[in-house]
Amino acid sequence: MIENEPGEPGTVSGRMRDALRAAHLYYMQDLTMDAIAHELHTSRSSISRLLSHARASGLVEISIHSPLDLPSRIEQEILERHEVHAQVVPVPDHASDVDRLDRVALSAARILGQYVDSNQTIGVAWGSTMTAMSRHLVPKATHNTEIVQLNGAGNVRTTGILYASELLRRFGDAFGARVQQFPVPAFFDDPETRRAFWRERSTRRLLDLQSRMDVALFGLGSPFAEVPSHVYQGGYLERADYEALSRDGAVGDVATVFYRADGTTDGIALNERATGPDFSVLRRAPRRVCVVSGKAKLDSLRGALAAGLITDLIVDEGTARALIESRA
Amino acid sequence: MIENEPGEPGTVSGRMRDALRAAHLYYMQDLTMDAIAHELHTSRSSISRLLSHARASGLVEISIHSPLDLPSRIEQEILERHEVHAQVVPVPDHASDVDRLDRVALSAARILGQYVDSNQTIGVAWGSTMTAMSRHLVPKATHNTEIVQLNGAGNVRTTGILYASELLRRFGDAFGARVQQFPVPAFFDDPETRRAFWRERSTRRLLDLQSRMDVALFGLGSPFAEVPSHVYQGGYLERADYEALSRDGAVGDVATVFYRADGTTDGIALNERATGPDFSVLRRAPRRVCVVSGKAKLDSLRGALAAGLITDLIVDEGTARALIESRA
DNA sequence: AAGCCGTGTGCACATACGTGCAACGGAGAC
DNA sequence: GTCTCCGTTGCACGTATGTGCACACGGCTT
Repeated sequence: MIENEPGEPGTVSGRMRDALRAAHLYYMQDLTMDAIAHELHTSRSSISRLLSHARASGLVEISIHSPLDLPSRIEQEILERHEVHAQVVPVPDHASDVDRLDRVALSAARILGQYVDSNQTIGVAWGSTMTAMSRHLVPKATHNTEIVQLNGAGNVRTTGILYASELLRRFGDAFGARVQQFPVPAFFDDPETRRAFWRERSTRRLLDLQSRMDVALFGLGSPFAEVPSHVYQGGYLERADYEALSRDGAVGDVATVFYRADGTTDGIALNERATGPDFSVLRRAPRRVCVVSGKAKLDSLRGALAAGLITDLIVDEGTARALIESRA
Repeated sequence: MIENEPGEPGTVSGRMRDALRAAHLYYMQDLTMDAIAHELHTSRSSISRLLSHARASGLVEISIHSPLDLPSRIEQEILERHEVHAQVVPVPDHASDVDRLDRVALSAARILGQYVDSNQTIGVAWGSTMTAMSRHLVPKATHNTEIVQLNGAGNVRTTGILYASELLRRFGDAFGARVQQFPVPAFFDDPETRRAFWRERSTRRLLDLQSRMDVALFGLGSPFAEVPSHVYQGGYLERADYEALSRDGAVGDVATVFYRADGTTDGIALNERATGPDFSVLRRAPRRVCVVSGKAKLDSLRGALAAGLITDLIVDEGTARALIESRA
């Protein structure tokens, strides 16, 4: 019943045209789906699906404007204390850590569109937070945008490429962007291998891209928290590595690069084998968006703030509150 | 259950804070109202109402992004032919004129926010279209914005001030703007009275404001259409006036100022007694938004386009289609 | 031609949502 | 104090919306 002639210029996928019209009628004119179904000569359920599609594909955008005078006391305080623009995601205190992560990731995915634009290079780290986000991204049309992987994803058991490529592909799809993968393990076994690899021209091209990022997007690792992050579960690190990290005083990592509570990284041995960008490189990105959830990552978050890695923070309410209460 | 301390700085009306949180949970995290009710310790119905409030008060903004490549063939065509940015409101062909007006006005009210900003002077005409719009405006916080009435509203029977002030007040409330009324009849009886009045300092202040408008907002009058517009019903004009208009070849008016099909106004006697701004003044506004619905206003619309009065047009689909088909 | 996806549809049912109504409670008026 | 008035609440009900399912259609293989 719909004429779809993808080849013809000017004409467009009838489905999208219908979605557009349905969205207008529903969101601008407040018609019921029944009424819209009647106007478009189809069933109500099709309209329901059409509207879902319109929302999921970014055709309909729902944004929330905090009446500028009350950007939540917490966000205000974080801005003043850390010079970081926070977006606090409301989550009930009794929520489980899994819930927390999901809800923060969902919100973050919907907020992300604000940071992404045409002609940008976007660095994306790899981990459970990014994976959760990738499932909820709202598409936004951009031109000439590039997604670049910040750190390797392979481990002893798998190359991680499938996983990582799936994740990157979702980001790329959402923004119509090219994707630059980084097919290396999360950590090299031998620092020398890494150095050698870094000299390869194909690697240098990617590192060069990283150094020119406009936006960096990452979660935080927290090696010694009760619920260790994704990176520590699947055979990425050995017991000896943990002990070394502990000795070196590491409290967290961003894209496999570890830091201490005061934000320093010098002398942390494992970093010699890490694949993520050095912080001095990371900090070149004018916008550095960090997504965190769960109090277990609090120390990690404090360290990342101390290291000046973050310009924009998306965090769950409980953690945000704990952050500012800790040394008020 | 809500602590509301309007005086204390930093703290804000608990209701709005709750609305904000509910909106986040509903629109960003896709929780059900039930779940939100539980989190906020209230009933589901209160959440329903809270969310309605959040939408109606502009806290939640829903916008529709046409994937820039298909701005509807009709809008494209209008842009090319008349150099006017059109927003076509979809309305089924069988809808009554009243329906049409309502639906266009509703859409227009929601679109209007795009044109309004801080530190602007906004001229608003008076008529059935503007009245319908005024009932659906979505608030948007602005500073130092001014609403100025473009034409008088009084007639033989009433001063029209109540009506007009109600309308202007709604616009003012929606944008937190000051309101400048224009307490004169729609048409003077004697051109001389008008000229005298125009010399008054209080009047000149208002005219001066009009001449510095950033945005003008108006509907179109269509004196000889089957369904005459508001202005022609309530004793604003006499039979003799209509005959004169007919002789002078008028096809429509903007804010009580009449024009011919070719856009000219010279020699239309009634304009000597009109209270709306001369077109040369009107055209000084960089943005001139016209809201039209119904094919009855087609001639009127063509004239206004010919006169170059419009930069942005919000129009129902049928009328838009008729416009471009007429001389394709 | 027959068979076999994959996509998209309408139906029917379960949920989720909006709203009239009666009851409650706090802020003046007296 | 006590009364009234106005705004807000939760309940109950009817309506609107989301989704599993079975089925129909077109394209592609065998």
